[in-house]
Amino acid sequence: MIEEKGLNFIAEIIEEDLKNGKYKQIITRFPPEPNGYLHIGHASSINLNFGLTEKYGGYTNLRFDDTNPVTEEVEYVESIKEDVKWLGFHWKNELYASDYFETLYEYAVRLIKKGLAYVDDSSSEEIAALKGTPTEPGKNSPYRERTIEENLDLFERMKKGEFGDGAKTLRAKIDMAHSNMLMRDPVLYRIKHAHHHRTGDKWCIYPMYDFAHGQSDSIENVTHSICTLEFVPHRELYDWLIEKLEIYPSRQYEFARRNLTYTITSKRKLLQLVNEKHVEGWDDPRMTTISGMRRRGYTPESIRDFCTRIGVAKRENMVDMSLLEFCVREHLNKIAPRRMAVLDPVKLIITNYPENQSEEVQSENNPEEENAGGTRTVMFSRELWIEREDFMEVPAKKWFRLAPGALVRLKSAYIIQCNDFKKDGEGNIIEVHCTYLPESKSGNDTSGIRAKGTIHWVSVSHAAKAEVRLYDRLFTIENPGDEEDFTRFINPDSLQVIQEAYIETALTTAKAGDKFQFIRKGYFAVDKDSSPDHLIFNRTATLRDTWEKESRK
RNA sequence: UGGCCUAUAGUAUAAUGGUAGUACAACAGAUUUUGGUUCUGUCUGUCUUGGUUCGAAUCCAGGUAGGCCAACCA
Repeated sequence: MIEEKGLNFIAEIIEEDLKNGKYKQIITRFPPEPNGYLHIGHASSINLNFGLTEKYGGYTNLRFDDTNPVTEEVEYVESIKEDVKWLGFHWKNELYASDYFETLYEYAVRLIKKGLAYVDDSSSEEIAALKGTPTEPGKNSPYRERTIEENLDLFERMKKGEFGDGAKTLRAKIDMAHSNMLMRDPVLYRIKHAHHHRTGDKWCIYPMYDFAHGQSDSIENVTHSICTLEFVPHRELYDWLIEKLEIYPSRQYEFARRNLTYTITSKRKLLQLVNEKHVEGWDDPRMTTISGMRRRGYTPESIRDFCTRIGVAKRENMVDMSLLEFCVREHLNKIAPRRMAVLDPVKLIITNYPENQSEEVQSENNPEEENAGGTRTVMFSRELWIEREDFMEVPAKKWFRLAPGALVRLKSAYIIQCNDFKKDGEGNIIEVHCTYLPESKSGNDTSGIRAKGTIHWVSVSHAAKAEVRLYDRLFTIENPGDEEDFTRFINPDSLQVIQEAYIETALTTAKAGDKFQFIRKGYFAVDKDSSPDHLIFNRTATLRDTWEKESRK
């Protein structure tokens, strides 16, 4: 596991706050907007927010930032809850910004009464035009100097639904020449006659992010409100609103969102992949959504380990996908039972093994566990399926699998020697003929012979069939998120379906979510659509393959 | 070109004024009934120029590079 020392900068701030008595306990929140599924980037934020309160004492709320009814749906709320739970975290309270609409409205009235907010009749175009640019100051709205009474009256009528969408907004009265664009009289409330997933049609005015998020933090007494770097400029407004409203002073801290190579972590772009059917859905195993990774066979432990390893900082970053793969392999190596499956079969005939005979061999379930996790029985017979790539008519350098004359160990069974092979009219190998050494049986080997290579196999007469889906990275370039038309870089080979692979008997009772290592082929998980009649395995990750590297030389 | 944020091996992250470390990746070797796992070793780094200091990755100033900000999105 990872070393304890070397706190990230947020943990340092918290330790300092705790040490000097600023807080007795810390409260954080994970604040997703329910407008999409959670992805690996969110996992990082979840791991941070929940991890901090687990470590330092306190709690974390799950708060849905549901202030824009147009894009938010109950389906997303449900998926988010499921994903957070699956990752293994427990929130103290399930909350919604929409729970605070009444309070938020009162806060707005409070601001108006202080002369710090006004109703603006300008259109969004007019507001944008008067906003100025980063290098030029903005200009005051012609409605900026309305009286408090008039503002109060207008705001109440906005709430009552007297005006159409976009006709008016409530704006904070700060400074149109401020160097921070967000302080140039930001919009606090807008009119949207839209149905909200929780409040229904009760409201037709909705608070903007800046007038909901910090206030919700404050209402919940959140001590450390952790968000990503793009919200740094918002912090000034966050603090301004808390100060003027005279409410509990939550503090915002920002860290850099994590970027991963060969994938995208933008809800908008993920949604596009779903809508344009480049993938099967939000939980397509090629998606780096939490639900996609779950379906792919990732474990929550491996995702949490990954998040902890990549850490927290404020600089731009691009994390190597190989680290994620390392984390999942490391965990699966410890927990996944070993099984044999042949994905691209070629028939192997043991010419000196009696026809119609079969026997049981014992194979270890997991050499990484104490006592090898026990053994299982595998049926052995005269005809076996082996992997096409495990035979070479003309062996390469350093090749130590099957080739004419070569000796090889059949995993958990006998040593065999290749004597012959058959080809079809097109030159494809269709049969490999071998003889076996009867005294070389695993666990009982008196042959004194050592075979350099070991290959996996499945008995033809005992094999079951299964569909196997081989997944590869979804994109062909490291940073598809940088590309305007990122769909052009979708990997055409990101999914390869094997309709009929041969699997050993022990695999036939596998249920959705079960994880295995197919010896020498990789880690596989049973798909949610799998059934006893039609088993489906998803490849989670390949094994490290040093031969593949060697062969490329 | 105004404001803000950031800069340590290929990648990510430590070192909090005192020996630049860890992980992944890469490479080499040992072990292995998975070319897996495990073990050993190797390679590669403080953006730049000054300043403060006995001593600077760390503090200060200038420069350079990258990022963010002009939705009635979050």
